[in-house]
Amino acid sequence: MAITVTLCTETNSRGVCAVEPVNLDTFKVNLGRQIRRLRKESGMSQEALADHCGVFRTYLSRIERGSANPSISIIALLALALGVDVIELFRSDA
Amino acid sequence: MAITVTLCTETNSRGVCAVEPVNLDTFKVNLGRQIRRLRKESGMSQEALADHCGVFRTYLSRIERGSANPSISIIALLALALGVDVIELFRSDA
DNA sequence: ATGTGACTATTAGTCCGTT
DNA sequence: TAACGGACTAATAGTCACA
Repeated sequence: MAITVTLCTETNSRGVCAVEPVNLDTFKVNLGRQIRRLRKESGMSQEALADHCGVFRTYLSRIERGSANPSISIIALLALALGVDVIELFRSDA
Repeated sequence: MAITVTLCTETNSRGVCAVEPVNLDTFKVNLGRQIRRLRKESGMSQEALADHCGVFRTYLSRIERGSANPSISIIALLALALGVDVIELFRSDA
């Protein structure tokens, strides 16, 4: 993945400064990109894949565009439906 | 990861039979195990790592034992704090 | 130094549309 | 076929006291 790291300037409710990726969005966008690529490779529509996973088409749409923050169980379901290892979804195409 | 796959027998709210890992729990337990291993390798306590990530110690405790289902943003934060690639967290130790 | 239950706030995830 | 929105419900994120 090679996520670029910066120490954030914001503190949480406990006054603790958390390590935070500047590009968490990039991270999510990349994840979505991988999912979309694998889906297309297997010739499925969003609806077909969504049905296979038991998630909603509209939600899958958001995941693929990186505008959702899915839990790991959803990620596991997607990997299963795509027939790939979870790790594949987190690879960067760079 | 090599998750064992079975087609589930349960249907979701739409009456669609979703592909589901029987051992989603195993998946989560393994993830937690990796996190714990990497944390110990870097000599941090749960509290230290939790503070680094900006999450709660009690929540990290649950993640490490596989009794939480964290979102990918939490996973990204943990990987960053541990100084490893996200992919490392999803490796199986088998 | 960690596990656990209980609890609230916030977000994930569903479901209906329209473009 | 997919993006996008609004409104809703289920689940997770996050807090705390105590073992």
